[in-house]
Amino acid sequence: MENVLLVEDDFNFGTVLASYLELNNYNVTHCTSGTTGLSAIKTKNFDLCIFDIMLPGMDGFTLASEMKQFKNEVPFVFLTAKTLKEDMIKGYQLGADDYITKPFDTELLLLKIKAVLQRSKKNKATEPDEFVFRNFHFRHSHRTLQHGETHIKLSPREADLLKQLCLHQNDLLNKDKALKIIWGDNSYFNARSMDVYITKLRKYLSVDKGIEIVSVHGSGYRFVVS
Amino acid sequence: MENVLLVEDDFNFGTVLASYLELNNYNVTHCTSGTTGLSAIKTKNFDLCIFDIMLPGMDGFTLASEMKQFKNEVPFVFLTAKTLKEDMIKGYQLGADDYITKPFDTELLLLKIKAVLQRSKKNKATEPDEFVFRNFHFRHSHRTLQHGETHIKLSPREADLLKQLCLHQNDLLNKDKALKIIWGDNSYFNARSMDVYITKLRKYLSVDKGIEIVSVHGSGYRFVVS
DNA sequence: AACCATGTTTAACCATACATTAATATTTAT
DNA sequence: ATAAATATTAATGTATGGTTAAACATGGTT
Repeated sequence: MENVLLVEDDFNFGTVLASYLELNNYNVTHCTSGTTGLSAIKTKNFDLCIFDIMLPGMDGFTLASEMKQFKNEVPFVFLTAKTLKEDMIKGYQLGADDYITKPFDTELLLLKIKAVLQRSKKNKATEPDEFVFRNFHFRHSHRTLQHGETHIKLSPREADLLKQLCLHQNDLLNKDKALKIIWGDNSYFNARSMDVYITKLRKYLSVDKGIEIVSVHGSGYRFVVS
Repeated sequence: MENVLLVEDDFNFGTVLASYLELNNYNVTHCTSGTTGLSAIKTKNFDLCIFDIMLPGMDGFTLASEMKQFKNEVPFVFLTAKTLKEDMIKGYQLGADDYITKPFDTELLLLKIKAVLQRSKKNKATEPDEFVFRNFHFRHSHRTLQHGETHIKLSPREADLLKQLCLHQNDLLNKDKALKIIWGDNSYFNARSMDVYITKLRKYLSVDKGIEIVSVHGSGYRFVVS
């Protein structure tokens, strides 16, 4: 069942719409403010987000662009009473998959949702869980890093960071992006935390001279496997 | 440039729309019947199809479902005067990414097209990131400059400046323009700073006599690669 | 409740990278 | 010949990263 996030401040309308979507086999999380919506996005993986635009705390546009910082691939649509062309343009420019104006036809809404989900499924490359590089064998879900006979157990953070590095093997892992994906935001202390974990990973990987976590000053790290 | 197929039987409207899309950097193939549209699909790879519904030979719905038989992944939208809800439903059920009714706003059409293309493809970066000249291999995002076995790490400013030079290879890099792009403004001190970075780059590149950063007094630099 | 194991964050200290500015030398245009 | 523009090298201050250890949090066990 698909997870749908609905951020709509009109409580009554929101619950009605949510239960209508539930009836049609979607798993709906309903938030009534931009800020709660954003934290929901940070804690759960949604297949689609539906944003109202006028919201308390953080408006829908801001919410969408915030989300894109760390969940770039999640499709989203705006569902709003704002019918101004400028707003629609802004919405699409933010990368929205649709911009639906109230009042709307519920049946059509369902179809549009389905269309967006179908499209995103078509080109969703599921992230790998296992990575093999040189003599190492890393399983993210098991949080194990195997090297020859030695089995290392990784902590959640270690595993998440190593996964991000692996996903960008020999390419740049942007520090900001990684922080947003793993920690949720790129605050100073989280950045320092990341430094600590880089050190830990470097220690684990140091047995093999053909592997290096090279720092790219000011932008991130490069996981170099020769 | 993205390839777009437009199947629209109204010749005048179709050509106007096609040239409008061309103007906006799409490569448009215009067909005026369902059957010619289908054979176009068979011979060329399109990134997006725009189908009218009422067409001679084969209507847009049939065309879409025919296409899906062998090009399931190509996104398509309907662009039609048929505003009946039943038609919209049928369109979406066929897997359309959007259903746009005439008359429509051209600016919005462009945005919708962009949204669909973005979703279906990973948007390609416009500016190149890698440059190869003579024996050098420069990657801007990695900030690495490789020459044979020697790997040089560049600072952000060095990398930005070298990129600008590469983008204007054997041509003039306007000093003012580069300053504005890299430093944000062309103040006196930034210009001095740029001098310093030119010196640094010259040092890196000095191993190869076939490369030169020639200053063009009063206007900028020429990155000469022989 | 006190204890321990594990994981994460914060703190402290140090090293390095970076951009800018300054000081000085050289080239170019007129 | 002179002023302006450009080159080169060095000095400075700041931002960022690396490492280690201590503090804090969490959850399980006795």
